[in-house]
Amino acid sequence: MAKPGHDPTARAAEPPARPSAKDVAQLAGVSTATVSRVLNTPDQVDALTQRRVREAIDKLRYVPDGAARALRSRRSQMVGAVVPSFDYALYARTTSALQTVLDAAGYAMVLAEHHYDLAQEVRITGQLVSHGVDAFVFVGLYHDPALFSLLAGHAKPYVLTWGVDPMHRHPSIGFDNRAATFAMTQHLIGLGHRRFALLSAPVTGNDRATERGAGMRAALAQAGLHLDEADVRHGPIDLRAAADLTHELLARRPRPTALVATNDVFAVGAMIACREAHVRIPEDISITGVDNTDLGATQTPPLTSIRTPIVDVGRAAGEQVIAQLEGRPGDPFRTLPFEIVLRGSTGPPPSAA
Amino acid sequence: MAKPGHDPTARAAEPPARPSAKDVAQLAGVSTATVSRVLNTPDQVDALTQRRVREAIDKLRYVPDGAARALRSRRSQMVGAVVPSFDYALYARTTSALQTVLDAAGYAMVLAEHHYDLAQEVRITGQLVSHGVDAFVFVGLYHDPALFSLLAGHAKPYVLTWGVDPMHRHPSIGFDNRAATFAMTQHLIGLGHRRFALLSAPVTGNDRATERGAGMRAALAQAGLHLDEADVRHGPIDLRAAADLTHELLARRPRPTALVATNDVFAVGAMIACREAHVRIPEDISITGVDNTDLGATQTPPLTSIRTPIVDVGRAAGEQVIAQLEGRPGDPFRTLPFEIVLRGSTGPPPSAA
DNA sequence: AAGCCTCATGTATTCGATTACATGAAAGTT
DNA sequence: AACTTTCATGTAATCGAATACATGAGGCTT
Repeated sequence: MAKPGHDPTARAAEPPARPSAKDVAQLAGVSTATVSRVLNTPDQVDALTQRRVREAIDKLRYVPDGAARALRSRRSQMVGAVVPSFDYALYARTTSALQTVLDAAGYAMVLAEHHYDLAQEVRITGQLVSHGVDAFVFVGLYHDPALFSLLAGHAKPYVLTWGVDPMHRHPSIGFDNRAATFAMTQHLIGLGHRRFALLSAPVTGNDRATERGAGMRAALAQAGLHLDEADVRHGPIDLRAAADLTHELLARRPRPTALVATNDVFAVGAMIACREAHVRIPEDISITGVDNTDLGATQTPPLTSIRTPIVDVGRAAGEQVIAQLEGRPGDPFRTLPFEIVLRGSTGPPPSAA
Repeated sequence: MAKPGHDPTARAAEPPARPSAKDVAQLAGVSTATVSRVLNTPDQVDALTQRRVREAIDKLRYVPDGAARALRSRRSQMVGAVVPSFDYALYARTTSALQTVLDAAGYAMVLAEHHYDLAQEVRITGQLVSHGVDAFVFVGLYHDPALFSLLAGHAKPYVLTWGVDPMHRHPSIGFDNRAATFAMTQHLIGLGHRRFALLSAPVTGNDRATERGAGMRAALAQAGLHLDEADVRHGPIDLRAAADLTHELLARRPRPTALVATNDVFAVGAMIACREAHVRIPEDISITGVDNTDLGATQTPPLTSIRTPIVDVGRAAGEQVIAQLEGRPGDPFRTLPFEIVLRGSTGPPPSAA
């Protein structure tokens, strides 16, 4: 009868040993099934029994074993957030909002970065799947097809964020990246600018950058203007890299009078280059960003940018993914509003040479 | 013989159904035990058998079930990172480095914020424990005693970061927060400053803020100077809040000529206030930060700050926690170096009135 | 050549909670 | 009063992989 590890004479020496549902059941004088029901479907249990069980739970400081629960019930109460990078503070803020929503609903958030590598994204997602993650939140609309087949193969719900799938094939919550730079470029055209430059992240696999570039080009086209590819630079999201690329753009003749950056980091990198080259902002050149970060807002002059609804995106994504997990409908396609924030980095172009 | 769900006639209609070790075993003509051994202790398996099994794994695209593995082996291969907040970009960078190390070693990172609330920290950690997380990384040295008893009760390894426990009671990897502001303050004293002000995060439960404040006071005391409590302000890590508090400090008479902020966000908030109040930096007042963020480095004038080894801290913490999990020794107490970065926001005080 | 060890592998139990099914008591129906 | 629901609870199978133990083949010792 004395199984190894359950030898009663050794009991005193045993470490506190995490209590199991069996211990709780014993103390409360019920079966483990009832303990489980108290935790998961309380209305199926008599109020009095319920109290006895809860007291036993408190007394033993019982916490159900997540692995056992996950194994049997086929759900782990974990949601994976897969983002390109934390280095860009904005993803961190979306993620933060997401985590708050998930936590409140009893889900844990598992986080991973893929460093803008869509193959890596698939690999990491696979890892999370094998860890039992129930559902996913991704950034952006562009992904490796293998990602979607992986998700479908394991029947994992997911939401894409920071953009809305125009075809409505994938649940997605975000804003219109193209419209944002479109509006910004229109504003610059309205100020009188005709010579534009574009500073952007690499567009391959990055729909945000792609759409933001496209929005600018569309606004220019509408005004009968053309963007020369020689006035476009792509680079990593990094201040120094952006500054170096900007020096190349500043060397163009005639010099662009408006520089549209696809996010605030590029825009501030451009401002650094202008300071280095003694090009005045906004007298000589106007600079605009996207995402309205503190980084941009505190520059001298402060950066004109676009307030993107990143916190709301995170919150809505969390709600959506929970709705899917719990079988509620929810609204899988939401386009949230953005807003241009005009500040000192933009103005009319230098009066014609 | 035909168990429900295994009815052979229904097989064709079944969804792809995630393959289990049993399927792999069958295909490779071995037992599930051998499949498990191929994955976990390959040297116990004949090379030829191993190849057969690996081929079956690839063919079926078998991925072991994390929950089952966790249940049986008592380890989930998940590490929890519990940070105060993502809004302060620096924690995100440490976390990013941590995640990279963990990922490379096959661990997943589960992330949670506690918003500077140590009771919340305990609660969240408990949630992660119940999700089966194997080990933890925390930020800071100050924690609720309940946190440590929780960790001890479940025998979970952990590392504290962003500071080193002077008593060596808890594994910790970081740098000397007190020495950082000590050195910075000495520098300001050397420039001739005598009237100081301090802008800090609330110190309760925050050892980084506490130590950074203490370092400044120690340097002043050594120089025979005293910091009046009326020249100290505490507030949330937020640019606007810091600016508002700075206005109060700027109204003091005689006005402080040096403002030490316990991090770059406070320092930049102070710069904003100075701009609003037309107080010149550094002619009228010198301002210093800590953590050397892009935010500070790109201000006009650029912020003097301290480059803290946050990325190395994340990496080292990851290595340490993995070492503990895998029973290797590692070095549980590491103090990494910081470095003062002098920039334009500091200078001699205005010549005596 | 008998005996022993090592290596590769299979058999069967186990981890802890969930849940389909069974049971019995109480309440409602006609 | 016999019959059917409903409700509260217990019994026992189950999820998928890890692993203690058992087994048998081949090699080595003397």
